[in-house]
Amino acid sequence: MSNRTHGIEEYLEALFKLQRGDEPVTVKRVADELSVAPPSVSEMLTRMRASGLVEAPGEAGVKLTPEGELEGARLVRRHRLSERFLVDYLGMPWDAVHDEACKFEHVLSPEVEARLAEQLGDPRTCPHGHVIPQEDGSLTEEELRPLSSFAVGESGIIGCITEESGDFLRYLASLGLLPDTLVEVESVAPFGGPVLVRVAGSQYALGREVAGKILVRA
Amino acid sequence: MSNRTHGIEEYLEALFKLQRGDEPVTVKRVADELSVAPPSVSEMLTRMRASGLVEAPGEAGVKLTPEGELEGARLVRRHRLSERFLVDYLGMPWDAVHDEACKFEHVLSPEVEARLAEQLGDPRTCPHGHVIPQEDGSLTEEELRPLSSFAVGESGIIGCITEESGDFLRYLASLGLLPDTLVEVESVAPFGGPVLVRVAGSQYALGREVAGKILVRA
DNA sequence: GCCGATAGTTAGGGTATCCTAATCAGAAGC
DNA sequence: GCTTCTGATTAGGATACCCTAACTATCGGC
Repeated sequence: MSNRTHGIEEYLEALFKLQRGDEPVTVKRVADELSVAPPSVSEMLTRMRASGLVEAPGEAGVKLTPEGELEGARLVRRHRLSERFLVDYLGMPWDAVHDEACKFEHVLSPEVEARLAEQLGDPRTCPHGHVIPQEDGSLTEEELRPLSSFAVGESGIIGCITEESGDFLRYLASLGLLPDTLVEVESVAPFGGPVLVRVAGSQYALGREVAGKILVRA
Repeated sequence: MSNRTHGIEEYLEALFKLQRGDEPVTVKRVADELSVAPPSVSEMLTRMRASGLVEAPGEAGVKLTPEGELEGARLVRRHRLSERFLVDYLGMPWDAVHDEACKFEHVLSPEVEARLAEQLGDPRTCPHGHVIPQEDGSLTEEELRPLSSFAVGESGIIGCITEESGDFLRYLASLGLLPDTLVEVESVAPFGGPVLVRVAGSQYALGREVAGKILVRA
């Protein structure tokens, strides 16, 4: 076996991440996630089913087998460890590391992965706040609520940012909206209008879209 | 452009390394180096000529263009930097890092490469003693002679090991035959027989083959 | 000056991945 | 209930590799 081609790894990771969400995993969503055409996904899923990485088509959309699940988790682990490495050891800016890590995750052997984790002090999260799966694939997610769901007067510590675009991350960083930062909602405009937040003494107006991508510890 | 596929990078690196040697670079030698069939090389060279990485076929065998040369040097640089990283930062054994680095070299962006070099203190050589090319592709090789060419009584400091096989490197390490180690030839058996060397107080008999892969500062 | 070895190329396939265009099937609107 | 929209798949094709088999060309030996 060992049919882990580069392409298959991309799919494993995408499927793993999509399965963590609530909505069912459809061919279309996978295609969007990976920026490929739907037929490419259909085709690849057939191959992955043949390799025992994806369950035979059933009710609830696309689903990884336990083996696929583990592989996906390990890929996500390697991705996030790589991000930590890029930020902590190489001093790269947090908005640049996602794309680099996308390449790193495919070249880390288990040996290197283990040593890297150790050398970094077994970090719990990536620089964007996402929890890093364990070596056995287990992943204990935090209870988080989008900032956009907060009522006036509520506050919390930022847990993670669910968007990897560099522009977006630079914007957040410029406002000091980083993981582990206390943020308080001061007012919420009606009709999907902006949310006024206070962070580190300053006040900023965030679009509802933006606030939705900031997950806060409840 | 930017047609640097994974495959092309392998060829660039192989061509760069072969060109450093004395013998002309032939299709056959490239094929052997990369463990592919000759027609695959012919085909790839055609592609690389079209991309301006390899000179049009002339007299002296296969030859990289200046652009190809630079790319090749950078790949070698990234490979050797990766090896240093794996040994110095992750503490991997020197006999295991070549294969890992073969994967790393393809995923280091110029940004990451620069930071890595800086963080490692701009190392001059890889763990096997090979000089690391500069960012501009320049590479000043040392004057080295194979240990097999030494006469009785001659001695020198080991410069580099020209073989990456893990078994071989473990064997050398077990004898203490590492780069920057003083080695002295105590006797040379005739008819291609073994070479008796003294290193760190101990005496060992090395086959002529083995001695030929240990390059020593003259 | 021919003969076989060696190197290189051409021809013909194969696989993994991508695409677009067309078809099919189920859900949603009126 | 029929139309329409959306999502999934099939069909057909492209690209970047890889391979083996067969042909060509060149070069050393005698």
